[in-house]
Amino acid sequence: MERPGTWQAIRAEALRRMRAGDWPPGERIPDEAELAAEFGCARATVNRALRDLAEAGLLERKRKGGTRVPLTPVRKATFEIAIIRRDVEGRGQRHGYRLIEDALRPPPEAVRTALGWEGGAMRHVTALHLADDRPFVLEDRWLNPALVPADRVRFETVSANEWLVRNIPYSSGDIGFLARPADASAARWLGCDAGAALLAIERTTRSEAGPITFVRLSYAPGHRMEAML
Amino acid sequence: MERPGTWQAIRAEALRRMRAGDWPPGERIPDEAELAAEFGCARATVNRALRDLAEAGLLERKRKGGTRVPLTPVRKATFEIAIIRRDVEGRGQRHGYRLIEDALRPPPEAVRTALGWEGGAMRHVTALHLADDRPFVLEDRWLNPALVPADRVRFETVSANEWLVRNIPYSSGDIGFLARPADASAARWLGCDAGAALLAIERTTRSEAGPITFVRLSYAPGHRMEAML
DNA sequence: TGGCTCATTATGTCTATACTTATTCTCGAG
DNA sequence: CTCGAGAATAAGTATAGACATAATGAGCCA
Repeated sequence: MERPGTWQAIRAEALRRMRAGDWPPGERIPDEAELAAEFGCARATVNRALRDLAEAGLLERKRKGGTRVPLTPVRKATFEIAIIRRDVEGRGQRHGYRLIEDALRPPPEAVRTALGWEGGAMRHVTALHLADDRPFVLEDRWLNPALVPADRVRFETVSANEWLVRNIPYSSGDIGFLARPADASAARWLGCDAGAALLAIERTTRSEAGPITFVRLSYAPGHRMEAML
Repeated sequence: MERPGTWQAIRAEALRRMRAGDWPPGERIPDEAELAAEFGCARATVNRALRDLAEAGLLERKRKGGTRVPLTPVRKATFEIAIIRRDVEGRGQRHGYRLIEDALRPPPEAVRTALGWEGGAMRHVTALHLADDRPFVLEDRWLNPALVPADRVRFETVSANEWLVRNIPYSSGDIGFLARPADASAARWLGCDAGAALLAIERTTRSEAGPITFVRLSYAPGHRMEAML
């Protein structure tokens, strides 16, 4: 347990009151000044605790309106998105990598719209990541050839996944999860039947210099992503 | 843009320096006192900005060790987990609900282990959620009959999803994402072919009084969950 | 009634200061 | 040369006070 008077202790007590029904859903709770007086601490400490709960979706706070327990809380689940090699190694397995294709191709319409790509051909890189020699995830990536030219950046030994994180870090983008049936190519590389249900992550990455990449990571059947609540 | 001297402005400037390469991956950045002097603000303000970046996985901070830019940042993607009705309504569609089954059954082994269930039969509730009269998600739930007795709590009109959020809020649990092929039942209710790839969320919920529920939400084919980076 | 302004209010944020704590570094003993 | 005690360091946190800001609501005027 935390020592009393710390913001963690106040957060825990607030949570307890919500669970116990002292602060029922929909109700407004005492304001920061009152709670600070009750707990015998500074208002900033109460603010820290309640702000933390609000960020997790467990409280709703509005200036002047006060703080209330939401009727239907919108909880937040967070995934840790590491590079694939670290993901595999974090499971205590050996990471393997195999480049399948690296060629210039006209991107499909879905990729064009997702990235807002106006130009012609993009660099299409396909690769397989292995965990203890078994297929783990299929990486299907479209790269802006102006930002990642094929004659200067090679992906034979280092995956595009890893290269991008190291060299074009901290860019913005979207991320989405979906399920898709394995097509012939995915089935072949992942060693499953065509049509098998695959968990996939699609991500677009942009910088100020323009679109960087669209990638779809298709995990081998049975893969499960754990999130923290 | 933020006015200078605010913690958001400092966070933005720190991000800019990382992107620009002023603070390259692996490097240690100036400590809080130095940055506070540079930006002409209090150390607490710098702390707020850097703590925020660290929470997002964009910085690594250690006492005495200082703050450094991670070599391979572990970014965090967060999903908003709302109750299904709100999810549907948030898309501007009409939410529909239909109870399929509500019966006492011995739970399958996977459910027993996920919940740590020692007893016999559990309450098995299956229901379909609709968006504009089209199948949206199939809810397959196992409930602790001691905590949610069938003779007192009915799910004909209010989904278990919603009832639980309102009545047993703020409990702890795990959440995981996976892809699974539609079985005969799922195919029938979701109106898709058997074997179709479904995005599913599995969640276990526990309270101090014991396990509450295990639920698997299987989304209709094509569903995509967007996360925020 | 409708809409405008202005005071009120609770949260949001910043400051200066102090103390705490985890971690690293150093230096001396064995 | 290794190990362990203790010093040094940078982040973590708490505090009192102040001001900023976004809602709300009251009162006024048309």
